[in-house]
Amino acid sequence: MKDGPNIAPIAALIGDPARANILTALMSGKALTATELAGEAGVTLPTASTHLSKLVTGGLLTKRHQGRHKYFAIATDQVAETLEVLMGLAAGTGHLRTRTGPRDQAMKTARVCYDHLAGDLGIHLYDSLISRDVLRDHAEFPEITTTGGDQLARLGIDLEALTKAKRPICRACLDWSERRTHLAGGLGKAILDIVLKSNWAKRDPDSRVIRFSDAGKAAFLTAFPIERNSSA
Amino acid sequence: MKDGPNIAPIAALIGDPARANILTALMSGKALTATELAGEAGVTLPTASTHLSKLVTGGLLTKRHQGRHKYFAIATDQVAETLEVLMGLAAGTGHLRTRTGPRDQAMKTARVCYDHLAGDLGIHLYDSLISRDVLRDHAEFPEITTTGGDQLARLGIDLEALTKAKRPICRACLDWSERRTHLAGGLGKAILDIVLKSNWAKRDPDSRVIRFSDAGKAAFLTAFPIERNSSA
DNA sequence: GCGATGCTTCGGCCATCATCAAACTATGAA
DNA sequence: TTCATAGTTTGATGATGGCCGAAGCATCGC
Repeated sequence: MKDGPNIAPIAALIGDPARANILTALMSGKALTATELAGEAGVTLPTASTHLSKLVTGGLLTKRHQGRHKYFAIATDQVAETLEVLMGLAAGTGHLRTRTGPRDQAMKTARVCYDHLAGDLGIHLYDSLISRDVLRDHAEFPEITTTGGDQLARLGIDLEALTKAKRPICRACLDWSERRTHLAGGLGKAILDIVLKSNWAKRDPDSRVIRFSDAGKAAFLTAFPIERNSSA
Repeated sequence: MKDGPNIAPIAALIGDPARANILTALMSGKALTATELAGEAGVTLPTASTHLSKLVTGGLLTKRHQGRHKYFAIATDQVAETLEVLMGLAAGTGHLRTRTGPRDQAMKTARVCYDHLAGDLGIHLYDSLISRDVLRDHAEFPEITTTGGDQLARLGIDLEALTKAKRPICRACLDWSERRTHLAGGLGKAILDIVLKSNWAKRDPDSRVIRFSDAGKAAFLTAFPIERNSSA
């Protein structure tokens, strides 16, 4: 009768407003302390602490000790992916937190999705890599072509190091704002790192928004053009 | 501060055990009555009724009147997709409902994911269509090639009718058992219909399992071979 | 009309769980 | 050591919400 995974405990874990706020805040990809997360969630420290321990034992978060601070972060890519899909569904059924405003517009243009680039520019990046045959679409996990590997190396990406890591290098991730694919996984993070290191854009400290300067956006579009001459 | 969609209400809706059971039962793709769902959820009819009305107002289910029966079904592909991803996460964090047994083995081999084929054979189908260039991977929404359209027509699939429907024809859907892609959307449903109509397989009435006969499985593999001569 | 079936609503009971204040532990700094 | 900051645990409170029985509608068949 009962078959397949049991989704209720996980969903219930995410379903509490305070915990949902904590998880949403951690979708910024940054690890945050219990005190910071209490502020994000709008509850006192003790309350946040119990929530955090539940999220950790539930496998959604990891805890890292650093002196007297304890940093919490999203546990796995799979958790981040699930949250993103839930955001898509929430957006689709009209459960938006705020009315559209300038912040939302910036979110739509460029934001972090856990640790990689999402939004319009994230989609552009993905389309560029596909159109230039750097990546080849292969179901949920795109593959890097041999010529693509060279191009990525020229950008300063150490593919060998990425290969060694246990997380997938490439993963397709679906935008809640656009319902289109952008690039997640180790490569997605590596490229976002380049964007930030090149000062093309800065992370908004209070949100998941990524703010490109005009010059930075131009440089980004030049580095990742879309080539239309490749055969469909 | 608060940005992006609000996932808490949706997750809370899914997070109740009775409601999760209802949703999981409806992942069979079949529309079920309130009484049937009460049995699936293990609660009395009044309790199920309140749950169902919450799920409908929450946008997760649709209600269809048919005489004095009321049939409930998953509202959209997006809802089905979200549930599937949640199942993947639940499986990954060890929240399995049952220990692996014969039923689970059958589920792994072939099952319905909402209204299309999932499991090992679902993945095989997808790989076959890609390898034979019937479909071309295009992010989350694969495209049917022109030659592929002819081949599908030869199987008796009315692509024009599918095109008219509002739902996407092709959608990539991720398996919780395999973490690989299979085919969802209108085409996925159409092919499953053919499999059932050809008596290659039957649906288990009590679960999401699809049971292939030996001959049926052979016919299925013949109809959807994997060609290895196409260049990677 | 009548009864029967399928579902919804109402009322009240009960358990769970989120919440916070206060006490406690642990780490770091002076 | 002593104080301060970060976090956890405890205990009590309160509210939300699931649950069921009983009553109320609605639809079908006769």
